[in-house]
Amino acid sequence: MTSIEDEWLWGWDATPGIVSVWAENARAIVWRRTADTGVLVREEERFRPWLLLDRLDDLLHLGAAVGRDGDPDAQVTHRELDGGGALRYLVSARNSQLLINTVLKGATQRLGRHIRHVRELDEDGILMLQPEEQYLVASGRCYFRDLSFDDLHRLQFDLETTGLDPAHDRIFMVSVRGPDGGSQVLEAHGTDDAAEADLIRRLVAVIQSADPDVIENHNLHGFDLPFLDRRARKLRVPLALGRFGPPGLRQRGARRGIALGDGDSRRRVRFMAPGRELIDTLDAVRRYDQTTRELPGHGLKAVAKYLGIARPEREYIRGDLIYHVYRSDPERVRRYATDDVDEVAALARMLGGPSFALAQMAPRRYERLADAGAATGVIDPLLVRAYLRSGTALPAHESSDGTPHSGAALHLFAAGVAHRVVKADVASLYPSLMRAYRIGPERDTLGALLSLVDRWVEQRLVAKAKARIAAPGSPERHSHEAMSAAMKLVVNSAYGYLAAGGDLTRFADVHAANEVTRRGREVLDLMCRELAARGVTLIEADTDGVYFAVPIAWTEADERRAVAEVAALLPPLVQLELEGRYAAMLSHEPKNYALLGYDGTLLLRGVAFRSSRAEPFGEKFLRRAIGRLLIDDVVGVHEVYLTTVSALRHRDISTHDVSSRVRLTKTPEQYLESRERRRELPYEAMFAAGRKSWSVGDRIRVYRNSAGEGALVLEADDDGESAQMDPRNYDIEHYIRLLRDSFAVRLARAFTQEDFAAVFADPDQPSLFQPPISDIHTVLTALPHHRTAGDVHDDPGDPG
DNA sequence: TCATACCGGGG
DNA sequence: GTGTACGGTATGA
Repeated sequence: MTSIEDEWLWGWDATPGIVSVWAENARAIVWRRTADTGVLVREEERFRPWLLLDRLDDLLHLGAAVGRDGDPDAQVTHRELDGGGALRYLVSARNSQLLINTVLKGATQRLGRHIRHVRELDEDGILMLQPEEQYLVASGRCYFRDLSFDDLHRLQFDLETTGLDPAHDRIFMVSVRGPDGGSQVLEAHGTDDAAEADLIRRLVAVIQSADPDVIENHNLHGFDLPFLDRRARKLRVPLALGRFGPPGLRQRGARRGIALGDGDSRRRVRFMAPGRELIDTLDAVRRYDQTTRELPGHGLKAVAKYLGIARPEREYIRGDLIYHVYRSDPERVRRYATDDVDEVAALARMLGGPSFALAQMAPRRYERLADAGAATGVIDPLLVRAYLRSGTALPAHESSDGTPHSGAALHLFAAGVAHRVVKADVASLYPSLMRAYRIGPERDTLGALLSLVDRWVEQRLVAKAKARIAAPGSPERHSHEAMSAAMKLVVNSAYGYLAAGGDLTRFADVHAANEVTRRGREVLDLMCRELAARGVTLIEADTDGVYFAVPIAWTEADERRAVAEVAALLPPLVQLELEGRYAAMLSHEPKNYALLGYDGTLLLRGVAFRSSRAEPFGEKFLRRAIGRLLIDDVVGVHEVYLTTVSALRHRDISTHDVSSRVRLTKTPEQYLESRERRRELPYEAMFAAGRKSWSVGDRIRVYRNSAGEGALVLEADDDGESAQMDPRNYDIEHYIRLLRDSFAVRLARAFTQEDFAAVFADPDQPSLFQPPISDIHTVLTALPHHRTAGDVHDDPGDPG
């Protein structure tokens, strides 16, 4: 009762419980866990290594040892696939050594130069997957069938080190959380090589004894594994973290891996431990934030806090102080390290679902799917499996014919303050257009991508429905939500797959991608026209959504009716929804606006309104002023301005609030070299504070003091004992100028030029000709030729 | 000033 | 034997 499309989606082999696969030559080692008993079994499977070629020429030198599939005398066999794709020959052999050597030898003869490696061959003429993927594609198996996330045996470990550089710094502590949820802290008994080596040995023993399927940490691949690998090599400790083979971590090339060795080689790698899956929660966080874009940062502490999984009494220690604190208060560092692994475990469960679910579909290892980009990392392997299952030849990669890729529409119709604002948008516009108009890659003769997108959309609805029925917090709920999120991920990546530049994806098709965006612009324009025809004032339209203001007499029902009417005019499958209602909006520039909700919440969007380096007093001013502005309290705006100026004058604002957070990007040596030519505030501030050494990347807070010199703000936990330094000796006039020229100008669109000048006039030089502030009202200005991303320039002229 | 190069994270 | 996120900031012409 399974169709071929089902097989494209899930594979076809029902073997349950696979938690890891390792393949070499013609042998795949498969670790499986039984859901109800938790028992782990290890199985050895034989499989026939295979690859795809565009020609058989390179096999002919074998003579009688090569033949069609089924030829009893042949060591290397081949089968011709259907269709016109370039990769028409499915070639296989008893073991991969024979297979590869045959091809390399043939290519060497054909090309007249020595070919040592498959990667030296024209990539359009061959497709050879990693051994595990060959096995999974050929067998139709996938990870985790009939398993839920909580069935996995997961272990988290976190290194505490004396610094970030494994060439000099040491591991002095490791916190470990086992599959049973219990945690322990391992410590070095001493500060020498022997003590650190002993610590690493104990860590390895703990991991071997816990025997987890999955090892997790935050930035595991970017910090802990490379650090551990380096220290273990240096100290000659065998790092036997896997379930198979000799000790030592294996490497795989990975774009987002680390650059190994001190050479400038481009090669970046990630580590592997055969039999276990090494999962970095940082990848899950990035994947999550890619769609939500709501996280304040991607660090463990920030994310855990934001997602509500940090204990209230959780221990925090600034990174560069950890070893320092350890020497005086080791117990505090033990708590800190334990909190880290607990948070990682919770975070992995909370955000790791999509990767877990992807591994139930795609023929790749779980750890690969966890760090893969969705287009090349997930969709491509699914398409390869679909074509092979159908016995159809795959097309070669095709580089673009030079057609430029055209993007989405972005219109700014009006700037200033609008009231009664509605946001209407289309969920998943691009995949909906692909489905509605059957826009797929031209070379996809099977129509596999569109078929998959259709099925993903269906399966997502199924998963969502099942998740709703399941008990909150239950493994079932987690599984269904994970599946739904995974489906959303692949659906939303289908367009990116088409549009992938270069020849990244096998079926990339700029023409199809451009057709999607063209339809998208058409839909957006239609939405705008039809909404405007119903009497609304358009403000901003971007890709798949529109902000508009409705007439004063409209009720919420009128708003919904207008959106519904327009929705009915859109193409099938394109669903327009009322996404949000707001009391008011300050439209500043494309993608830069403020929204005031009917519940009073103020939302600021875009660089103009939120930037990590902005001085806190300026941000606070902006929030307060915009809050008044959006209820048309211009007098209030004026007062906020005057209050802020006065607070600066009286030094009522703290030093911290006028300071700016910056990253040091030069070493002390580099700065000293350029210092004579150009003095830079942050470094001068470091020197002035008597700090002569720092590391590139360190973040500090600096401000300008009344002598016009850079000065440092010491933050509370720089030093356990002393309170925050707050001398309030900042350069008042400088910060008043900054207030007006950098912050107040962001309200300029809300006023006429004269009114803006009046509201933000220098309080010390009142003009006789100013209109009374109470007569001033905000404005919304229609932009005649609405401005798009390409032709946005500056704010209106300097008020003053 | 504008374009491009780089970063995010970890102790 | 991998992959083109994306939006901000730092830098160099």
